[in-house]
Amino acid sequence: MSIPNIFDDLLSRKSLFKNKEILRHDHSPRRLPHRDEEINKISYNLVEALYGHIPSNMTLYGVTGAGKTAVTSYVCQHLEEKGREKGRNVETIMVNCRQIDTQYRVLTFIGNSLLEEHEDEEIPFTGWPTDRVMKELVKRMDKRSGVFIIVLDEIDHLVRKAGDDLLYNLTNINSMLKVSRACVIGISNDLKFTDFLDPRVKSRLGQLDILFKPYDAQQLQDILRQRSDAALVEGVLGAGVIELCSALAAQEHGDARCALDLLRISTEKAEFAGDEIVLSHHVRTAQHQIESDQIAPVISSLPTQQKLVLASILINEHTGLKNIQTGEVYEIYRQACKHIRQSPLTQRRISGIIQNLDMLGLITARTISRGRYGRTKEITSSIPKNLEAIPLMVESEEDLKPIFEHSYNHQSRLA
DNA sequence: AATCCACAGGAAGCCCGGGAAC
DNA sequence: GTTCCCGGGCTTCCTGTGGATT
Repeated sequence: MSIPNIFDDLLSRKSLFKNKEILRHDHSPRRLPHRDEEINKISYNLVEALYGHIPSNMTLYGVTGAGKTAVTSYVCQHLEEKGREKGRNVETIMVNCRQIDTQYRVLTFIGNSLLEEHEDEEIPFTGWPTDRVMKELVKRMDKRSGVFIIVLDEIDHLVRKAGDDLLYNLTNINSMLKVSRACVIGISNDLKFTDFLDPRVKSRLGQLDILFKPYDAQQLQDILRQRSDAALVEGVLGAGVIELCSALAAQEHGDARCALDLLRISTEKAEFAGDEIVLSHHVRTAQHQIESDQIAPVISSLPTQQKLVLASILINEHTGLKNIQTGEVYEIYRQACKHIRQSPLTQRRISGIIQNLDMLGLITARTISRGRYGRTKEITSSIPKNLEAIPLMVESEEDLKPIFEHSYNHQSRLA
């Protein structure tokens, strides 16, 4: 008698998905509901590229999951297609400035995506002076001759971190190009990021602003329906599941990405449990999982010092303190360092780390003034309670273990 | 109205590791 | 090898500040 293969059972189960890819938020569908106006505005401007003219630079604003990236890549795809048809070389280069987040790296990325094999050498990730990378970039663009659409996604992130030199250079690139043309599209989650910009850059980049309004619950439902029709087996969605996913995502400032993830993971949950219909309790479980799945890797990949600071905040909260001040965090942090025989960093640095943890969404830090008692930050952890943050940190960094043993056994000393 | 707290957060510069060019 | 460049993490030094208290 043969032993059954462990996959037999899984394979014989009926899947609830027809095509799971369609429910991923990075999948680009053939139609984008409720974004006609934005698509029209962008394509009206970009059509210039097909005549060989320079389209205006654009900035697209809107909250995460409002469809900015999806719309842009959708329009650009169509544009490139039409370009090929008409024998005009139109190329789009999309850069995610959250991953590629310095001037040098963005320029290198663009340069290397224009690489002609066996002809050009790859620009190294470090070593060259920036202006040389810039010159090389211009050279390659001219060699390929055409109109280049440079899309800088999450540009606010880059500007906040690295300043506006890159934008200055890129929005000025047409004066260096001889035969080619280029246009810059900035995508920002932050409405006010242009405040940080040099006025010249501001006026050149902001020739055309487009605001993406968040989707409302009704629109999210349409999106989910459209996608689930193609992605899921008919009839597997229980009553009210789409409505629930949309409502939850609409609470999260109308994030379509969030709605799609929610629906996909709910279905996975149902499938895993062997249920044939997705019900609202699957959605609830999925919601919890999404929360911790997003946060857990962020915590465990934190550098040691940042873990220490986060740990200090958590220890403080564990002892019942809320709205901790920077100074208090620093004090606990110093004790923790002493305990594991590390030399502590300065308070200035910790202030920066707190800022960073806030940006990562692990804590919320609001600057408040307590009058006579100074100006400081009120810090609260925003890690969901069901997520065990401390084991996560210890797991990825054994050295930290003593701190928690120490503090959890001797709370009174720290309080 | 002046003071003053407890920091925020900018600027400059150091040191390091990575690499290129000469 | 030496000298250049980039970027990250960090320190030092600094100026700025909202509002309770004097």
